[in-house]
Amino acid sequence: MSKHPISRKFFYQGTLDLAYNLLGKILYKETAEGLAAGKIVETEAYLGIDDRAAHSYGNKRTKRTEIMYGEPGYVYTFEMHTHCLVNVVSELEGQPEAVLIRALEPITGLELMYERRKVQKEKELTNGPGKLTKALGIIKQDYGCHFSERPLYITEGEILESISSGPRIGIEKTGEARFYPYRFWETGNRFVSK
DNA sequence: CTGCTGATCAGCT
DNA sequence: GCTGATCAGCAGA
Repeated sequence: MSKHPISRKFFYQGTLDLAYNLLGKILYKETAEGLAAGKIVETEAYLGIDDRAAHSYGNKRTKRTEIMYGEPGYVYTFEMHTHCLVNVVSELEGQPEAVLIRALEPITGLELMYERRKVQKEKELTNGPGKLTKALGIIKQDYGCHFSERPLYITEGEILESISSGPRIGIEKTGEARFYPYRFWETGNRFVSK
């Protein structure tokens, strides 16, 4: 298990493959307060212009989705309901697809996470997309960074024994898209959001 | 400028 | 399981 960021080459694979292969990797965030990191245990794929649940559905190119059209591996953050969510841009330039990181298993900087989250239970630290960003100190200003460079980066992690898949969460109003099995998680991991 | 819509969370029942 | 918080981004005028 190396501690330096993963190669940029890693991100050049299909969105569904990337969502699957990100599981087990370690996500790091360096801030002035210290280092925090967790193993990725849950992801969701958003497949661009034909996926009604994606921000880029219908080829909607705006200031917010612009980053999704770029090279893979860039950080796409956005805010909703006062929470910040973090995505990994995937696919080649011109194809606006991304993978949402939904849950982590805390590994490094637990003390910092408890301080930021103000909760008692370890499970509550990172078992949701808005929770893990707060625990690691990921903010919308990380938009446009790259996951192979500090301060927000991914490293090799562990090989997982079993991975499950199923429908995505929180997109009930998007017609057929709500049924697509584009959510992946480590089978049985207690930090998975549902 | 105005109004609407969430890829969520916490707290209550 | 249900509801409200609370605001950026976008569409329409």
